[in-house]
Amino acid sequence: MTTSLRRDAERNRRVLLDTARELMARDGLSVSYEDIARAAGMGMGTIYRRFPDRRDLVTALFSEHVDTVVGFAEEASGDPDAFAGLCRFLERQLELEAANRGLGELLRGHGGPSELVRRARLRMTPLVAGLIGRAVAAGRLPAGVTPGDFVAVHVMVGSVLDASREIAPDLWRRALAVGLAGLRHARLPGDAPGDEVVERLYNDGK
Amino acid sequence: MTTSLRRDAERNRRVLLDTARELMARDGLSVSYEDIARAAGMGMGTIYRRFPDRRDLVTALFSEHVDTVVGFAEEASGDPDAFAGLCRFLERQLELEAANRGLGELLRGHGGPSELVRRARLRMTPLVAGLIGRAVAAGRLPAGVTPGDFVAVHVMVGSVLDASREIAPDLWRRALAVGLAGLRHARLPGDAPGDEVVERLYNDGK
DNA sequence: AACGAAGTGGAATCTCTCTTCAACTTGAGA
DNA sequence: TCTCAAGTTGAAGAGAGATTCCACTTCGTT
Repeated sequence: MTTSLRRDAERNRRVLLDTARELMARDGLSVSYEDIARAAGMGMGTIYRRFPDRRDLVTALFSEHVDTVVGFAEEASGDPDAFAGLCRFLERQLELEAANRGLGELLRGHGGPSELVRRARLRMTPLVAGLIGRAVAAGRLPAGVTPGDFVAVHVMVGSVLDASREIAPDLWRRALAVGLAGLRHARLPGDAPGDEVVERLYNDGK
Repeated sequence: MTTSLRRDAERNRRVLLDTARELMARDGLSVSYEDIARAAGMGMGTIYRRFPDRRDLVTALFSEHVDTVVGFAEEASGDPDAFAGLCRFLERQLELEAANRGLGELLRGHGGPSELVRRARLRMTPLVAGLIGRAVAAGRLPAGVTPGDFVAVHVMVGSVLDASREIAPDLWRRALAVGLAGLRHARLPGDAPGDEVVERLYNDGK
């Protein structure tokens, strides 16, 4: 097995992960390695040895959270009221993001594309599409709404969350209410965002 | 008068402004001074001598645009249909932002607070408040909507614009439709964003 | 209790952009 | 034309992270 760190190294790895988790939850994904190392009481060499690529660190830290979000989508799929499921899904996801800045950045693509998240979306998109289909059939959403529009609402609400988290940590709920009500009631102009566009929306335009 | 640059310096200043205007419209406010200087065919010293503070450059470049936006607000105020005026106001503003990335960043506070924009908002906020009041009175908006909620919608739509401008330059119109319909139909939870929060929303959380 | 592989610390280096400045050029008044 | 204040240039300095690297320490095996 590849897993056979020396006992002290394993302990350090854990401390490092715990420290990084905490810092990234509070300050976002791009905390400097130096800050993490200092907070963990180690040298920079240690963190670079263990996670030469930042993405490995992020993946190690957040894969559970991401699975949780996928779980939300699955639960939502089981909701008899599809539109309510959709709302609840976005709400729960944003609650996590509100509590964890790094997770929000990860899910909404700040800090670059992530394979972890890409795969999660691959699992969630069909679920969301199914929910939207059911909601449309039930007359709770206008025809023409696509998963891409949900992504747009997620990004929109996320931008309010990012801008107000320090000073009004619940304001995103207002934005979410606006976004969801808008989806229900808007006459959507133009073409629905295609896959490539959704990819961009979720990667901060990059 | 303070204005008495040597003729060559005056010419250079104009070239510099034109070049910077073009680059900032395309790439945003934070183009490096080096890029501007190179594109203008000058040394970096020249641009630093003329605009030691980037904000002076930005103000010189965008004050007309900002006045235009204030003009939009004034025109909107004159609209007999207050809600339509509000919609049109946001739409026109975003049209400008779509055509000019730097302007969008300026108006939505990426790249730091700007005195120019702060003053413009001081003039626009009462106009928007008046429009909202009339729209509420006309039953086109629910009571409880505040200028801060409009700011939030602006920020929300702007985030979609920023993320999709390169690949789907009209997608923001969809987001705008969602935002405006949402404002009309949402039951807004929590407290309306206060002045300090609006300031944050418009300054990218900083 | 000694050895070597694994692990660690943190100064040095790299990179990137912002900013300064001393030497050089030019415009325009005398 | 001559002079010099004003203007220009771009290399060098400063700052902030990111990343490397090697002398030194520690673990765990024999």
